[in-house]
Amino acid sequence: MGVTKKDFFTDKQNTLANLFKALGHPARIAIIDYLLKKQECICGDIVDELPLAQPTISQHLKELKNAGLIKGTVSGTSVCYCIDDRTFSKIKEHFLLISKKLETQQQCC
Amino acid sequence: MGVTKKDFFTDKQNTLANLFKALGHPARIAIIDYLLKKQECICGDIVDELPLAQPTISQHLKELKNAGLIKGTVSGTSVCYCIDDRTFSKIKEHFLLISKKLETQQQCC
DNA sequence: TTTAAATATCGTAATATTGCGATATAACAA
DNA sequence: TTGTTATATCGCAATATTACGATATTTAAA
Repeated sequence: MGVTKKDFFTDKQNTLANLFKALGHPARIAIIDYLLKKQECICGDIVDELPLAQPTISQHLKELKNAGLIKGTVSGTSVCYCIDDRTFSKIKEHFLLISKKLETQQQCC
Repeated sequence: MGVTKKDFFTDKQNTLANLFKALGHPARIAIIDYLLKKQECICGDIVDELPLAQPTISQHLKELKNAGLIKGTVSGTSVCYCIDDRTFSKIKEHFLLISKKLETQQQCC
């Protein structure tokens, strides 16, 4: 069908899946990399950086923003984007917890 | 087009994107959750746990395995799956590095 | 050897994503 | 007001993902 049975899963599972889905494209990883290096950017900066058209970049930025991974504030005719550190902090905590759980397990295979 | 321009991006960016894409589905998050709780499982365990048909679960397990997030070893007529802790460790380090970078930045928006 | 089980693969339908040209929108400048 | 700049949205084509029934494969049991 191609339709995900979201209703069955917990809110936390759906939220995490949405975050990872947003990170699941190399262009969006590259945008995050750029923001980590430059601290902030406008859409045009990424258009100059990546081999993708302006509407495509705008769409990727929108997905990152919808997922809560970046924030954008209008500044004149352009929009200033930067990383939302709170979301990345939550993801970090998630993987720290997983690592802690894995420490108490031995690998089966 | 729907085709990703993978060639432009770095190997690291593509690898990370693939990992996150594999984690970008609630069923696969649920499978990881299950493995964290039970340590190991066979395909049938997940079929009993989630409201998805056996071929669908098998496909999700395959994607997690291809991404390197889980390992599977044949054991008689079934396959024993467990988390590949090395991959999760790398992801954890990735987010720890991001957090460290973000500490030295102030939020722009 | 036949049967049962567990899983994988194939084929396909429904849906989602990706990318971009064309165009809309919004703020500033001349 | 008119033009310019920066971004967003629309609409569409190409491709990818999701889900599952049917079936193949593989191993163990009877």
